[in-house]
Amino acid sequence: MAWDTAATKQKILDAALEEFAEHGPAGTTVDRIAGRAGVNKERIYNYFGNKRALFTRVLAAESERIAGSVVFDPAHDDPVGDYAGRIFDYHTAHPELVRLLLWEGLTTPDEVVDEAARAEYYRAKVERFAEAQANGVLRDDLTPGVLLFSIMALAAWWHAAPHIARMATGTGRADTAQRRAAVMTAARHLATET
Amino acid sequence: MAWDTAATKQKILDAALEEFAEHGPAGTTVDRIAGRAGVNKERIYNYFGNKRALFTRVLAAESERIAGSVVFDPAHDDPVGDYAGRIFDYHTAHPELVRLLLWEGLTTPDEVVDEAARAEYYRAKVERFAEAQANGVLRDDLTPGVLLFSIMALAAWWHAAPHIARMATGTGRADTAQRRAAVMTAARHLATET
DNA sequence: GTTGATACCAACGAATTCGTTGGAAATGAT
DNA sequence: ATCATTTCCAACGAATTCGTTGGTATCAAC
Repeated sequence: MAWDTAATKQKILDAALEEFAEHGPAGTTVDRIAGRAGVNKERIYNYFGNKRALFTRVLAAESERIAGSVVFDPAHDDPVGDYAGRIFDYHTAHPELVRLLLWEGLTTPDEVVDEAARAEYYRAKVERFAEAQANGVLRDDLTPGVLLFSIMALAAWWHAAPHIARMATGTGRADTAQRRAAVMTAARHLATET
Repeated sequence: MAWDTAATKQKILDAALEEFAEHGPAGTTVDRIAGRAGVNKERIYNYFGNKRALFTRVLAAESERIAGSVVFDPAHDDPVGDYAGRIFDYHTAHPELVRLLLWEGLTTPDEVVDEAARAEYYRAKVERFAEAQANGVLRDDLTPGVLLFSIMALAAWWHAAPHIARMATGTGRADTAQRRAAVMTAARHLATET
């Protein structure tokens, strides 16, 4: 069999994403990642250094993935509802990201992976909100940064605290469509008069 | 020195709360809890069984503490803003609870500590929201459960994802008063027409 | 086909951590 | 004062896990 180092690295990254999202940095074992990837543990240390560095790498990759994926469209009929709905969709399709972010916030909130690039990503989003406020599309009694943050809260909380969602709303089996509609409505109220 | 088992137990619980909130169930070591409490490790196993059981115990205690502490008051001028502000205050004063809840959601979302009692607590809250909706105090285009859940999201997200708050809003040092005001405004928009 | 370099793996050492155990110190009852 | 009971602790065994090492298989160049 021929070597395929790119594929080996990718298998490790895929396995690490699953394991880290599921068990967090402390709960994940390098042995399990290696086992899931079907690769020897030594490869992980050779390619990525150590466990924490691998976690960092995985989180950076996932952060980049969402960056270009969900974009605010001020020309939409219901710009904020649509935007919040699509954030919700992203998290529904890729539940790993929220979990990685929460692990990061719980373990190393003051030492954030690739903070400069991620802050810049948020800054760009905030800029678009500020424009929409200036154009009268959105309410302006919340600063654009707070508005963005609050919409992310509404869209992500369902995945961040699924057990609380279950207890508070009573829905045993999560009704995704219903939740998506609720997120849209809530976000719209937040940012517009309607 | 006389025995004081109640004090010993309490010292363990206090230390465990700090350690679990800080490092989570997997990241916490029983040795560190014992060290922080100034107590021998064996006492922990004797009094509380094992590490997971102690985590459960701590979380149950904190869940009970908030239950009677923050109550919705429909007679208030700005009932929802006031309520959200007070939830925010509670989390600001006791940041451990949000962290414990997140760790629970990340590690054992389907096996929740004392779920029946906690679900009942949420049900009572939802009931009050439903009444306020029936009386025209609150919008009724969101179900009362969703409304409660969304307000909790707005109030808790700042503490759940502090690093994202920092990146999105740019405030290096958290301005608590400003954030509290933002939570109030956002919650008010969510639930009322003003 | 020989050689040097690289990808890979089985097995290992060292450290950490859970949970236990055997016994010492303190207490209350007789 | 004695004795059974309870609280407490130092030390330990067993298991887990991180990260490494020595050696083997594969490749590319000549």
